[in-house]
Amino acid sequence: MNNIIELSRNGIIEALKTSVQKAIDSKMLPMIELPVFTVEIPREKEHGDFATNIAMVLSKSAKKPPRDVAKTIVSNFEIKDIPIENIEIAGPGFINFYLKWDWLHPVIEDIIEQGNDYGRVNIGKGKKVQVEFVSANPTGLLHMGNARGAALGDSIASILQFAGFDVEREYYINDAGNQIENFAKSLEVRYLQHFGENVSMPEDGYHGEDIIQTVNNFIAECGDKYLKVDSIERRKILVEFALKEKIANIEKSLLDFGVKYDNWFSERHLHEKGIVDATIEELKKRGYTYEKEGAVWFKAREFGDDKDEVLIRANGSPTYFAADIAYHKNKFERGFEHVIDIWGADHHGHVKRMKGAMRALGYSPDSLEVILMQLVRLVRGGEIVRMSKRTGNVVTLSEILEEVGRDAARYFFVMRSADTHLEFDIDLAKSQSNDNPVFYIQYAHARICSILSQAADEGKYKNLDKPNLALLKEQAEIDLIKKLAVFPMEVSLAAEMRAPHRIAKYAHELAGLFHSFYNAYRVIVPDVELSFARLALVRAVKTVIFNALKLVGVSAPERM
RNA sequence: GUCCCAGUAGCUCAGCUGGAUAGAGCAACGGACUUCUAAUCCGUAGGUCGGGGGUUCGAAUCCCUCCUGGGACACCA
Repeated sequence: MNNIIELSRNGIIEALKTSVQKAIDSKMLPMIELPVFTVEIPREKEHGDFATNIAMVLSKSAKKPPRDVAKTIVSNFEIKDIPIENIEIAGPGFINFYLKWDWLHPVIEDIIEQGNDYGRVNIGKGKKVQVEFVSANPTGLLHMGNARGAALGDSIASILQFAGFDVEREYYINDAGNQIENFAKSLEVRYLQHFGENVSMPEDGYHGEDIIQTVNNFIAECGDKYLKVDSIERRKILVEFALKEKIANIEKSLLDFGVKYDNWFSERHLHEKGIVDATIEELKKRGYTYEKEGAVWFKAREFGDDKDEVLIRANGSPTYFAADIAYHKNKFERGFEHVIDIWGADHHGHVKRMKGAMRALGYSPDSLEVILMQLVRLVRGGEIVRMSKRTGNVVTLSEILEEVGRDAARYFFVMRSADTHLEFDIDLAKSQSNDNPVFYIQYAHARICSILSQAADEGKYKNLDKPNLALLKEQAEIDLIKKLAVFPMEVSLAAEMRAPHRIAKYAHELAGLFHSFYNAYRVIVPDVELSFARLALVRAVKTVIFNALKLVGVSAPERM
């Protein structure tokens, strides 16, 4: 990475180590191991461009007060290739470094040069990672929880890609097992009801309106010709038709949401190819199963769970858990070095035994990472929108897209960290005002585009070669440049922490700094040199806003 | 009962792999458009970081305990 901040930071770290060594050599410090210390950009800019806690962490073993240690280190400190202007000892023993005021200015040219690649880092080193998300049952519509999962998963995948991982997005289709049987029964009931037969929906059937529509579509195609055939045959045909339609609908909703998968993986495939059976055999062979009451159990307790889990029911059919183990084993067999699952928090009980099963099969449980996300609360008119699956009263992804638009929806679903409940305020997401963070950010981008096109119209910058960035000396400009420079670090952090909300927040802050600058100074001014420098600055801001928004799946319009 | 998540400004939330005076947006209050987009900006006010103990140079952050809210504990998925 040739990022200015990283280079400078590493330079200071090395120089600090050398300084401590020199102090030890000249007996100013006792022989000691250098503990872990940090060199960070302080939150307060009054604390310099970099600050280190090295004196404080050395204090104990050096048997000297932190500020004395700091003095010793500073007196031995030497650095040549980084423009440090001042070093001071502050607070309880921090050493603060102040760099030349325009040390970050070159980042503007880096950004313009790298364009949409600016911010790309390589902490992933090409590691093969799979992100699996949404994977909702293909028996219904996508709801708010699925929507949050989609936004989070897609954004995490994008960020990991940008951070140098080799990422694949996957959707697991639960097209087998109990709930499909159940689905088939419900479809059959609706089918028969349509032709006037007096059958009623089972208590645990699918009561949603959407499957009536699906059955109507089926009837439009096939009419009543399955009225008289054997029930098993009828259900089979119905469920084939319905699954195809449902999955196509889900795929379309997700595409409308800006989410595109690399792979759709069928659970049925696992059963048909004997992968589930083979996996259970393998667990048996390894001694992690036993039989009890006619069922085959997995010894989850050996892996820290509080109870064991059934793999094959007494009736001979494998459980969802068994299929899921086979599925995850298959992921590793496909060559993924790291696997990320995004699940609703209501599945958290599943995590421990899934990891246990992976360990039982000889995989590292750390290679399977489960991100749990908390629930979504919809708020409209200051009231929580009550939803219930039983009555079919749910707000779907398509409906929310229709109502608030894709950009607002994408942004709102990732603006909070996954492990906090998300309050989704529909009125706010819809409002085209300054309260709405999405518009705030997009507006900054549009404003810049407007300035750039105006400058282009004037045409007097054509024969200028390189901007003189030293002309950018206002505090608002320096703050803006610093924010731009920090973007690659922000990407690294967001990737490591699987935290898209950090990028969302970053974009908002960057837009804020731009708006402040915009209101305080004009970009296009009579001084052509200064205009040219400011145009370079705002062009860089535009690029970074675009790149950041891209990572969270939000567009950056040129005009609004 | 066991486990997971949360509790930070009036509201919604950052900060949590320990750092300096705890932040942002909204709401409230007071200002700024003869200007490249006012969908903007500037300023003011707002806090026992759920309570209590501990660890240490230093705790919103780590440990213990208690309280509150949400969720999970099926031969469902």
